[in-house]
Amino acid sequence: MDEVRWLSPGEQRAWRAYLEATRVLMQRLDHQLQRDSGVSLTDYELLVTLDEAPDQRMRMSSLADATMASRSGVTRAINRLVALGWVTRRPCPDDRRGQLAELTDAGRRKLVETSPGHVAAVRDHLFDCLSPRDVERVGQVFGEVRDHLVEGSATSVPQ
Amino acid sequence: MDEVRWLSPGEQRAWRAYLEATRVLMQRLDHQLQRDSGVSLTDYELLVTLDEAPDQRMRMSSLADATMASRSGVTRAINRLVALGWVTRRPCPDDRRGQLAELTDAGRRKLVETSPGHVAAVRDHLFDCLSPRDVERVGQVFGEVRDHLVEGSATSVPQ
DNA sequence: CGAAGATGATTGCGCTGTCAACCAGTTTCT
DNA sequence: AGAAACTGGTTGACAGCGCAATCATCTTCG
Repeated sequence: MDEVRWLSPGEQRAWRAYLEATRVLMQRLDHQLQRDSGVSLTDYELLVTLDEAPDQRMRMSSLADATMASRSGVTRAINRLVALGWVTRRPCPDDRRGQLAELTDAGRRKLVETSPGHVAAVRDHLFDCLSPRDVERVGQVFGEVRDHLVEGSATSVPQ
Repeated sequence: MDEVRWLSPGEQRAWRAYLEATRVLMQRLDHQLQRDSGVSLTDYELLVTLDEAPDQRMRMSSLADATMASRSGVTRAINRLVALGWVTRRPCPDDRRGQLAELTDAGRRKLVETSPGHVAAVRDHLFDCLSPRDVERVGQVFGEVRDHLVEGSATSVPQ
């Protein structure tokens, strides 16, 4: 029954700014991708994640973890990408339940063709407002926030 | 035909951390609200926005602007809130096309009852990772980002 | 004034994402 | 070995959201 620690005016401002900026930013990035390359932001993130994986392939669940999405969401998104020809599925050799999603050549090409515009947009909308020190600090802070969050929900009951 | 200025490793880290932290954070806040009060994050934001408006009422379109949502989204969300009894609609006196959404007493009560948990969650998940200087800077930076974004899309053609 | 164009709001539609239920395969434990 | 518990992944049902089209009202301007 402790007192509520309301947000200070400064915290309020920061919180609002963060919320609003983030919402518009995501919208904008998604639109840029859709318009210029016919790819959604989530599609793009999946492609990038696959591209960075060894052999450009990954288990569905790892993909879900990496993109902070639900498994079913990943299933459907990968289905779309398969239909578009950017990704193929293959069975997982060591676990017959598993599925590997693998980037195709077409997928790689698509990524190569899509990235410059996306990166430019990210710079334009976000990093141009950040000093190098800010970048450092943002990485630091949100890294902590992320870790704090995912760890807090780890399904590990200590002991 | 300029060279692509790819993200530096530091920028990459920052960008990923921001993306991932944000995604999980929003999810977490939404769940907390749903679980403890049966309200979604967007619902909550609408209620807060209304609560802060003069007479606790606002035009639909202003509400859309304030929450960075689409008009149709606001229409539907307000419909939900009306059905729940937290909000009422009334015609706008000076423009017969307009609609005012107004917070009801029940809505105010709901907000009072919901806020402490939400604020605690925001603190817990976000502000506890930020020093006062960080808060200041985050407010600053994302404020800029937001302004830069919305201004960039302003439907004002100069001259 | 009255037609043409803008603006506020809603609705139809489609897309995307989550949750819960489910099946298939794997691990654990006796 | 074989039942029980668990894990990986997919599917069905459903909610939320945005776009484009639409209707009603307001504004502008000939």
